[in-house]
Amino acid sequence: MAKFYITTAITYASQRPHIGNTYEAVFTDAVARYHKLIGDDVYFLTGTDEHGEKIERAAEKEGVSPQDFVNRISKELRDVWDLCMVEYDGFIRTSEPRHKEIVKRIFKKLYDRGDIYKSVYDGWYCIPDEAFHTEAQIVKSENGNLCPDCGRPVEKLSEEAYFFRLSAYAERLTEHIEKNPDFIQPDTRKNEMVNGYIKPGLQDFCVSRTSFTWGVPIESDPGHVTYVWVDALSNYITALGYDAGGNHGELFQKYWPCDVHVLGKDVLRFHTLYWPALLMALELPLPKKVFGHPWILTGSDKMSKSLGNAIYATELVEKYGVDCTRYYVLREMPFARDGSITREQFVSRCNTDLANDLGNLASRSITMAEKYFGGEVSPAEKPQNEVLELCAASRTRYAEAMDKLAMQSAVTEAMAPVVRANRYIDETAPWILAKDNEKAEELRCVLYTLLDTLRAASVLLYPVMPLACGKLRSQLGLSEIPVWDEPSPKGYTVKRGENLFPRIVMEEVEA
RNA sequence: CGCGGGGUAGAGCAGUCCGGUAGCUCGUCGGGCUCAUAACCCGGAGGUCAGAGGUUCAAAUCCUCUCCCCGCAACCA
Repeated sequence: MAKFYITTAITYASQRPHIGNTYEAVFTDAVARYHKLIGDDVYFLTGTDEHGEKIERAAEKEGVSPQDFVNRISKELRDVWDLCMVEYDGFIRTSEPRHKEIVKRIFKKLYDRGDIYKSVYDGWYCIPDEAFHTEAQIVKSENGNLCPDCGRPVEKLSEEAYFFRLSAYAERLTEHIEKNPDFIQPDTRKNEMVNGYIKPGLQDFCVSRTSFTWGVPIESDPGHVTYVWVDALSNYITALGYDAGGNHGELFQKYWPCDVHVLGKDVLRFHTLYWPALLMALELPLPKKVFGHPWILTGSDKMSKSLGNAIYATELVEKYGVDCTRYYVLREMPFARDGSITREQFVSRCNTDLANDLGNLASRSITMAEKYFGGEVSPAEKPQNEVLELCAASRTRYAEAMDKLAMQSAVTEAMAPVVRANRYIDETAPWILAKDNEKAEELRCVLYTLLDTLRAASVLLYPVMPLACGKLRSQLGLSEIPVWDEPSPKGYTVKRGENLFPRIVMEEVEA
């Protein structure tokens, strides 16, 4: 039994999570569930990033304290995770004392070692917004330099700040990335990191701010608070009980280094350059893999609140159920390229794969088992045929895909025997066999094949759709929670229940 | 010459590394079946593989150039 530590990025607690944020959590959950299924000792961490200027200002706008504000958002997020059956083992909030205390110590340790130093941060400041912007962010126009948020003029300002000596780690980072081809996934992203950032020369990054106060204070220098990087990234170790002094908690000793960090492609840079460098400075082993997943687009547009095209998981789950929602994002999102969601695509995918293929296969197989054998299907000998061979082959390919985090391929593999089994019914025509008493054993073998295919699918699809697969397994007379090496039973005692995946009729749902 | 991804049937994609009759899903048209959630199964139609040139017996695939779309461009949560 191997240990397996997997994380999502912590979600910034400034607004309610949309389907894009939820995708990351569901994806990670499915991988974690797969590893639990194969018997690994899994720890799945997720959480909320709760500091920073944006939150400070959002709270002020609402007239509440930043703490009250993030309490609400963080709770809202956990409700969404629960709704989507995201079964995490740990949840970290960066405003928790256990986290803030260790962040202070990490900062001090890095400062004492000389990895953090004090300097001056030059930036463009928007007075009405009270916000700093970088040279690259500001909008240049005939009227001078303008704020990218509000379009008003910005002024050049300098503030004292602390920096992390990232430049000192360039060589070690390059070496690590080259020696560990799986460290950054997908590969195309790796090239981006190396060619786009390391080769041109890494610059030290700013780890403190004085322009806001909602953050972890730097004790040796009042007025300074820790800026995002050291604070947020270190969640992956503070949540396990890392202690800068070396007296680490049990979880840390057991689970670090992380096996996979799952995060959006936009923050990949921080997790493949900043985070490893911070860990090197702390003399800790690096995570084994960092996976930058693609974005979910609404049709062909970027999903955003301001465009008004954001789709929320809560709405999808309420209308179509948790299984359809999880299935859609896991089946439809490619490995490396951005995927998309529209209501039409969603309904079509769920109806075709879940209602027509899987749900209908269960329905017709179980109904026939009841009709022809009163629900008891125990052949004298376990049949061997092409369909059951495909089940075994798919299982192997599914596992290979899962190991590579190729979720779309894994789900497709899991569904392959289901598609084959529907054809098998036509080939064997059980309703004809049923008319001939001498063919009873043959019929029993056909039905056993169908039921065993459903069982095999219920195992592979369990990480994707835990609720529906549990129900399917009940109908098959099996325990709701499967194990990976589950043997095919001698026979099945089935009982038909409600349709697992009712067809979605657009008009009804919209009405 | 900033970096990267992409342009293949009405739609969405695979195939490109390791050249050899262009494939999948949805849609569409026709047929079959009746166990099933008007589901399932079989077959047909539909593509000058962005364009031009080159290498080759043979190019979606290799080389060169051109056009178009989309991300990212440094302290953005």
